[in-house]
Order: sequence, then structure tokens, then C-alpha cells
Amino acid sequence: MLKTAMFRGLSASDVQKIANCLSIKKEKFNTNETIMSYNGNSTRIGIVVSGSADLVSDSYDGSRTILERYYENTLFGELFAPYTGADDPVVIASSPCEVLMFQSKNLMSPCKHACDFHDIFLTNIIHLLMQKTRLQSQRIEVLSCRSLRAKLMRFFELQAKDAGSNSFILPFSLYALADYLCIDRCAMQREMKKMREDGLIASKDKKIELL
Amino acid sequence: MLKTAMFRGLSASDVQKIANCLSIKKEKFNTNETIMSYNGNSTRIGIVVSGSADLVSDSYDGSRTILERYYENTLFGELFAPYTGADDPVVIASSPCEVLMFQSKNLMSPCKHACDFHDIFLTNIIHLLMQKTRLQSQRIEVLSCRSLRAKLMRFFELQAKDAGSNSFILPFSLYALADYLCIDRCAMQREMKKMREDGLIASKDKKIELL
DNA sequence: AAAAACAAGTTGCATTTGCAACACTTTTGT
DNA sequence: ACAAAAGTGTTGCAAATGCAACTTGTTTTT
Repeated sequence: MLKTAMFRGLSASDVQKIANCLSIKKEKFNTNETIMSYNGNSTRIGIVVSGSADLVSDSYDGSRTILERYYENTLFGELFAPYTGADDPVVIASSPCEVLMFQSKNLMSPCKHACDFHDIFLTNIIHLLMQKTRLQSQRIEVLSCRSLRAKLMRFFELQAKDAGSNSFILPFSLYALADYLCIDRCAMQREMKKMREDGLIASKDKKIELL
Repeated sequence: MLKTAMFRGLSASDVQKIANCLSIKKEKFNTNETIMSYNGNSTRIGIVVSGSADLVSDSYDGSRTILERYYENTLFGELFAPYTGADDPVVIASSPCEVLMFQSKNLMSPCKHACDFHDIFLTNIIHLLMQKTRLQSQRIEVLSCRSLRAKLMRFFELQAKDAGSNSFILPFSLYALADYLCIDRCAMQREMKKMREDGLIASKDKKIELL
């Protein structure tokens, strides 16, 4: 049925039992479709199976902040991120994507007939949560840099590490990158220009190379 | 033996079994003592039982960044936060504190004699991890604000919410607050002065009131 | 095939912020 | 009890950054 890290090490029949037990539903979304709204009392948990999604918050002044970015096997839901701003953050598909969704209470108090595979499933969930905290830590690491240049360099270094190469393609547009780094796009591109002039990077459109 | 959310719902004897199974050790630290260094290959996991600790990164130029702040029942360890900067981040007690520590591999592949209480324990760990992601999300929410004033207001609002009152005492010094918000302390205090003048807040030392 | 929407790139100018250098008070250590 | 260290509060000035207003090129829509 469903190939995802959440079910790693479990047989098809075990997966089926768990899916029934937790009332897991699979849903598909197109780019820019709304997947979930964090309206203050949502208790659903989602996991991205394929594609990607962003948690975004739009301000009245038109600026958009990407609060979190969800890739394959990322857990998401308001329980993980109870933002308190005036505006309700929204999870939006940033590419066509499939997600599994279930109610958190089913995870927290699983059915009584505790079976062997429950341990495996819970351990899988722990792995995914640890992965999530790692990604959040990376985000914090980048945002904690004091200057535009430092933010960009830290982000580029992480991307290069993921790509296993000094050159890579940005995973989003320069507009979205500025939103992700919480900086002004024009200022960002000005700084990238300086970094090119200083011989730190080579870049053209979304292609970046660390020198 | 050990009162912590990690063992919620478990009998003393079950706790003892789990503590043996995972080789959990309890340690005490005084303020400013180093609890753990994230040196690139640390696989220990800690949990704060009492007191608090900070994950800090000191730059060559003398500035210190508080990457994360660990309160009671917060899980920590390099596995959760594989920072890649040149400097090794270090976990330091910010007040006298007690922590439990164990090797992560023991969590991920618990002993073979799978007992009832394993489910409870794993569910507790999941709760703690979710709590951790919530705190990280708050941090990201604050850091994603574009101006000093917005950062301060968002942080103050979160503190007021926690305190259940419009007035509260800051959980750390103004130096540390500036580090936590990743901004210059002097600029921060200048902005707080303006906020006082604008009638947004009243503040004196570490006491803040939202108006 | 034209029009519209989106993305990348650039620059001047005003504002915000960081840095440095202070004074003053409170806490800590011996 | 005294000295040292840490914390709070302030300000001028320089540098970094945001904002607004553009141009150009590339997709997407009609």
C-alpha cells in the first residue's frame, strides 16, 4: 500500500492493521493547493510521502514567510508548531505531493491489542521525529547567522553537503530562498553579487558553486 | 529513582528495568559546567531532569550564539542537532542541573525481551520529541521576524502566554536574550527603549509588561 | 501569437542595525 | 570588606539592510 519510512520493517499485513488502527488516509495535492490550515485546534498529523510542502504565513502587508519546509518523510501538523501570530499559517503543496494523514490521538493511545509491530512502528515514528528536529536545527542554525552573507554561506554549505558536491541547484526560486532566510530578496541578490565579486561563489539563476 | 516525563506511567520496577536496558546514567552539573560537546560523533542522548542548559556556539570573534535552550524534560544530543559550523557547539548548564544520559543505539534497538512497558516508554519519548519540535518551532517563529521590534514582541508574547499574564520576568539576562534573538544587545536595548516610549511595553531590568 | 504572470538582476536612498565606547549598579569571589 | 566580574543603560557613527522602482528574460495563459 504505502512506501514510507513510517512503515519501514513492517509487513504489508501489519501496515494494513496499523493503517486501520490509526485511520490513516492518503491524499494527493497539486502545487499551491492547501493541505492543512493551522487554525488553532487542528489535531491531525500528516506525513509527506512524495513531493514537498511549505508551512507559510502571509502577512497583511503582502510579505510571505516560509516557516517550515516539508520534504519526503517529514511529519507535520499544528501539534508540532503551534504558531501564535495573528495570521493562521497554512501548509501548501510546493510541488505535486502525496500525504498520509491521521488523528494524533490514535498515535498517542494505540489500540489495546498491543502487537509486536507496535514497537517497530513507534520506533519508526521516533526516527522521523528525530529527523524533523535535525531539519529544524539546521533552519535555526541558518537563521541564527548575523549577516546576510553568513546566512547565505551557511545555507549553501548545507546544500553542498546534501548534494555531495560544491555545485548544486537551489531547491527553490530566489524569491522563495529570500523568504526562507527571512531577508529581502533584492538585498540578498546584491549580497550574492558581492560574493561573486569576492570569489566566494559562482552563481547563475538557481545554480550555485562554492569556490 | 527518577521523576521525569520520560518514565510517566511506569512503575518503579519497570523504570529500573528500562534504566538497566538503556544504561541510563544520572549526572549533576553546576552553572557554566560543560555537559556535552557536539564534536561530530557524539551519539549520547541526554534529557534535562531539573535546571536548564544552553547549546552555545562561540565564534572566534568572541560573540556567542545560543543555538538552543534546554529546559526540564527536553531531550538533547548531537543526533538532534548536527551543526556544521567550524566551531564545536557545547551544551552548558545555565543553572545547576541534573540530566539523564544514555546511548542512542540502546533506544533504537531496545532489548529483545519486549515487554508491555516498552510501548509506554516509546510513547513517552514521542511526546518529548513532539514537545521539542514545538519549542524549536517557537524559536523559528521568533527568528523569522524581520525587525528587532517584531522579534522582541513575538518573544514577549510567547513569554506572556507561558506566564499566563501580561507581566513576567525574563528567563535570562539581557545579554543572553540578545544572543537568543541573534541580535546586538545595545541595539536591542535601544529598541526596547523606543518600545517603552511608544507605549508598547513597560520594562525595568528583567521585568517586562505588555501594555 | 500576443498578453500576462513570474523570475532574475540592478541601483539609489532611507532606515535599521551593529559596533565601540562609555557610565552606573548589582552580584560574585576571596 | 573589598575587588573583580557581570549586568543594565546610553549614544554617536558607520555599515548593513530593506524598500521602491526599474529592466530584462522566461514561462504560462488566453
